[in-house]
Amino acid sequence: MVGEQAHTSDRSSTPRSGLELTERQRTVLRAVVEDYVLSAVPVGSRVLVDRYRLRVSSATVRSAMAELEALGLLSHPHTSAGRVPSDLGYRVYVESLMHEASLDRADQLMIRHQFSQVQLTSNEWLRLAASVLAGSTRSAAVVTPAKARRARFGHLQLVELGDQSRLAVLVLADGNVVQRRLDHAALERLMAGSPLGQADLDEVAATINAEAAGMTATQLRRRAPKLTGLAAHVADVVAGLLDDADTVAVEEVFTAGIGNVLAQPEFAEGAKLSGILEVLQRSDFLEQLVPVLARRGGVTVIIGHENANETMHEVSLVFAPYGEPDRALGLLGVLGPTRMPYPRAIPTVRYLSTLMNELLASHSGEPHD
Amino acid sequence: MVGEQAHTSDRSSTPRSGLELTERQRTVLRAVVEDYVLSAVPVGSRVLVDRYRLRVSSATVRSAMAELEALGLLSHPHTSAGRVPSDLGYRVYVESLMHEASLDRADQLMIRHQFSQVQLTSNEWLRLAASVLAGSTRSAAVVTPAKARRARFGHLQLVELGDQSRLAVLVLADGNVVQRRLDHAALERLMAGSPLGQADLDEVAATINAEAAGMTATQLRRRAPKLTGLAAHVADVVAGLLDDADTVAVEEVFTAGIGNVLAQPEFAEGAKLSGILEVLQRSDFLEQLVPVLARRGGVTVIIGHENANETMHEVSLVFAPYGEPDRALGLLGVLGPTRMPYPRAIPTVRYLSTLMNELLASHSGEPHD
DNA sequence: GATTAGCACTCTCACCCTTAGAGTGCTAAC
DNA sequence: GTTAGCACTCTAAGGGTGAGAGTGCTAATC
Repeated sequence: MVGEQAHTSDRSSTPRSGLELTERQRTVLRAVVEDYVLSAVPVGSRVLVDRYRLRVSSATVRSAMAELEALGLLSHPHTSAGRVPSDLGYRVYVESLMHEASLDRADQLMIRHQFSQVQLTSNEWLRLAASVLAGSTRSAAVVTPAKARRARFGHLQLVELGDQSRLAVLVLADGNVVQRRLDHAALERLMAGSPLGQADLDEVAATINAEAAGMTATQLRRRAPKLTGLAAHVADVVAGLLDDADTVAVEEVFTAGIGNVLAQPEFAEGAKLSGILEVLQRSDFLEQLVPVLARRGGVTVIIGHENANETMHEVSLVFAPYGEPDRALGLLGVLGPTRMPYPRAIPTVRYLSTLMNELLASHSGEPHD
Repeated sequence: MVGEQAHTSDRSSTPRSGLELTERQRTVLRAVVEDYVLSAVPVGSRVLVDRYRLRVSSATVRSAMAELEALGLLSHPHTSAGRVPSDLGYRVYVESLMHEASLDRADQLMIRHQFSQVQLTSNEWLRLAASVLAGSTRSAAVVTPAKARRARFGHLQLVELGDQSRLAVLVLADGNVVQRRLDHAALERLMAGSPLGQADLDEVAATINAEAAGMTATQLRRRAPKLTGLAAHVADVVAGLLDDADTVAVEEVFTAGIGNVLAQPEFAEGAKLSGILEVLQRSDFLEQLVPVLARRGGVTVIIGHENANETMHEVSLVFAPYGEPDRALGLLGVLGPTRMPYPRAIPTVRYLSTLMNELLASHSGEPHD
């Protein structure tokens, strides 16, 4: 029973080679993890024997615990407290001890039902996904939109809004929509006084649509100078839009269930979480995660100190990518204390990522409904 | 010096009529509030005399404090602690004691600079506004997008994406963009087998654009049956989009700086905030606030128990609407402990609401840049 | 040889007590 | 009306204690 690749961590901290546990050690470690996840209280040998009907005495369990501690899988808050799993202990648990079932049929249906309930736009999918994840795992959920690693031109529309205001609406090849207002002064200059109507705008849009299909920002920039004045200007604006689309904007990260995590005893002192929220919201943290997850595929679990970012050393992430590497790629998962219900979180994240895949596929054209 | 209307609360809790404070009481109340806001520690008579150079003895201050307590403006955590302002005390402070300046010229410029920095889309404005508010007031900020109370048709575009997938992209009259995928099966049926190309889509879009300009969902629904099969179907979809746009979706609330609030001693036990976050994110709390704020105009301060929602009894809100009542209306403001730096928060919120007004105006056509 | 009972040991937690200090309210004097 | 003085109250912090949980070790047992 080798650890599933899909669960190995960010860092190369697969359990040290040759880490072979006896059956008893495995049983004890599993019991410690599961009890601690439920109770949040360090678990002692006596409790373990009683609660899990181990057919041995507490002394035996104690010696097994001592061995596990020597291996670095358990730790000791202080002499007379029970044992607590270490990050490595959780890691071993996740990779080879956990009974991982796929998500309950009933849960699956419930989730699917919520998604089919309403005619949702893609952003609402994301929000719903975050909310479902958070609710189902009682952790904080994070969902980023599925975006192409390199945004590609799909279809451009220029719209006259007010007298002086024109909007460029760009549908990307991956189906996302971005928009930007055109600079009035620049247009004036290019038109050299003659009025600019919707018909003119349509013509420019048609020109660019014909030229730019499927292009990236760079490609479009190279092409732009070959167009006439007005079209060239607009092409440049559009290239800027493609650029923007290439950076995962913070605004587009959907979170839910932060309250769930706040309610955990680990974060009773609210200040602890505040730094974590900062990292999650402000930095390029998630963006850096995308390629890692994409390469790995499937569900990735990052436990406590395995996380490269020090602020995240007290939390675990269970994340998966969704979408297709070469088209549109997004990210979803949950964040909670290392004392996380992995056997629940992992299948849920996995199921949601496949579900989002389906939605994405049906959204972008495969005959699938 | 009568309380500014703009600051009166949600409930009709203007300070009880005939509440006339002596000059000394006013001085003491002001000092207590300002000291407590800074220190978060109940403030005693001695400290007050020293720190604020009152030219009287602590005994005098004590008697003034006792009077203020009898009036319900101060309270007493316990016998030998100092005084703490009550919600009503803050209310009086905000309405008639506070030295409210408009925002520093320097701060104004700094904020304005951030907005002019980049070519932003409207959603990025919102995110930026939230982030600026949060940073400037060290509280949590909330910004909702400016939306018409009744969404109106602006311009429709139908785009062919994949073989089987068509997207309806609707620019609303207020400049927002919404989108929805067209149901493939329904189109098939309507076309009765003949293929449907981009040209056909453009034609349908043109028809609807000609018919539907400026319409609400209801008006469009009334018109739809008069159109031909395909156009009627699309018009119906578009009406649905307008409906959707009428409900402030949760996804569209931008928050920032939750960490700031978590760091406040009031919320040292993180669990307290979790309920508040729930309310803010999940319910129609903000939506109910919109008409209230719109009617009032300007900055509205809601302090602790003045809030109708019980969960919010330990926090204060400083909010303002932005946009125009009949066109697009949004909401922005900050949330913090009742011990909030009102003299900072109020001008900041006010300034940001006027700034967003400007941006909105320039966005939708007035020659303003 | 693995398992277990027994036991001494350690450490935390809850409790109580005590004390210092902050702050009050009252009263009498100014 | 203001102030000094003082008795009083209450909290917060420190220290001591005992109960209890849990350990690790050792010697006996299966």
